[in-house]
Amino acid sequence: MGRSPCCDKVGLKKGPWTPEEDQKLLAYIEEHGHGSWRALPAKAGLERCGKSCRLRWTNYLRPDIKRGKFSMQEEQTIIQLHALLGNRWSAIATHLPKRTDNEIKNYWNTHLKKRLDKMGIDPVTHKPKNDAILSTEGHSKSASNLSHMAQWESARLEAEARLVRESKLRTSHSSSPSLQHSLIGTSASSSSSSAPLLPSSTRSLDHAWNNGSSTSTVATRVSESPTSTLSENNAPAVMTSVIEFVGSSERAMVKEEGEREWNKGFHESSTHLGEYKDGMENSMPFTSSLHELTVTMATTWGSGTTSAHEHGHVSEEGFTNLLLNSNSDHRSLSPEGGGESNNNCLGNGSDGHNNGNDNELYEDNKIYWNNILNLMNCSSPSNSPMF
DNA sequence: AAATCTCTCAACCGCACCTGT
DNA sequence: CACAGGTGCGGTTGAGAGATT
Repeated sequence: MGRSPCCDKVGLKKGPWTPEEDQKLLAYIEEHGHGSWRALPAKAGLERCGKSCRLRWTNYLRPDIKRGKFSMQEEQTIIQLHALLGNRWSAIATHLPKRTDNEIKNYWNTHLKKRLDKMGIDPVTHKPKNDAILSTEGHSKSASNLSHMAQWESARLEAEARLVRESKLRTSHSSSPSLQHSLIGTSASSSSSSAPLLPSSTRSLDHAWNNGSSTSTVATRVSESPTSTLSENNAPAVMTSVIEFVGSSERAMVKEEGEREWNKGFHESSTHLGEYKDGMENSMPFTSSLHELTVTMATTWGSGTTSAHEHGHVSEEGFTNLLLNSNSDHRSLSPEGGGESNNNCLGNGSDGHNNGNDNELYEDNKIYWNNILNLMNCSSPSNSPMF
């Protein structure tokens, strides 16, 4: 028994919007807010279905949309977040101000995916294609650990994305009285008071973190989600650092000028990462939610809970140490130090099961995650009330 | 100059989730 | 608790623009 269509399709116009239609829609929303999308077309005098109106508004007419070419910074953001989140375009979009999920999705499909592919990086897993077998066999343990991190982080980001969406709505609510009606219609239902906004999934997540159990609601929720791209088997974020790989021109065989620029951008980004790292050490505790996340993760994973990490370093070192440890490998966080440096262990937590490749992998992963951390701290919408 | 191919991106579709009743 | 309506999300499509032959 299928759902009834969102609107009666008979007689409704489809296809490209005309300037007149845009004008009608804009005028109506500016004056009344969108309210119920389903009811909007009739009220606005449009022969469109509500869904079409919503799409036109969110992807094109909204005043806070930035159009045009993506900057290198934005490209990096997309790639790194894609590595972490998979095809969760809306979540990715929350970290790219003024870009729509549709635009990001299109840009990924038409540009970035091809570019990565061309460079020998699997755009799905974000790892070098020829490393596939290696990582599935040789690094299964570490992959499993980091995959778990990816799941948690993914869940957190998903929740944060909701927060961002809703807080954006609330912001524009207060700044744009004309949109009041619509905003009430869309967000008030989930935030009925002035208390910190905690969408259901966020609450679950919060609960999960606090419980310190990997079998929490959120973990279940995330892994069960049919749309989740971060299952144990395919979590892309666990893979070898894209940055390191991209930096290796011998392997990547980058020829095009644009790609060289791109690589340069990555390198610069890594340099900034080093600065960021230093800054962090000098100014701890920093206030980002990511930091809070890592602290929580450290508490969770380092406390000997049942978190299924009896194997590997994470449970011994904690995520915080993995990412932020400022021991002697500090220099390895600089681009030069990178993944190919001195096989110094991540720490004393080494259980002796590692070989040099493991260490390299961890270095790579550390840089990768640090870069994402950096990214999130720069672009994260904010003092998330998450934790 | 015309035909064909390739690329881009706005828009559509269907499914899943959320919320109110 | 179950159901139904509304909304959001991600995958896909197709028209138009630009590039190539």
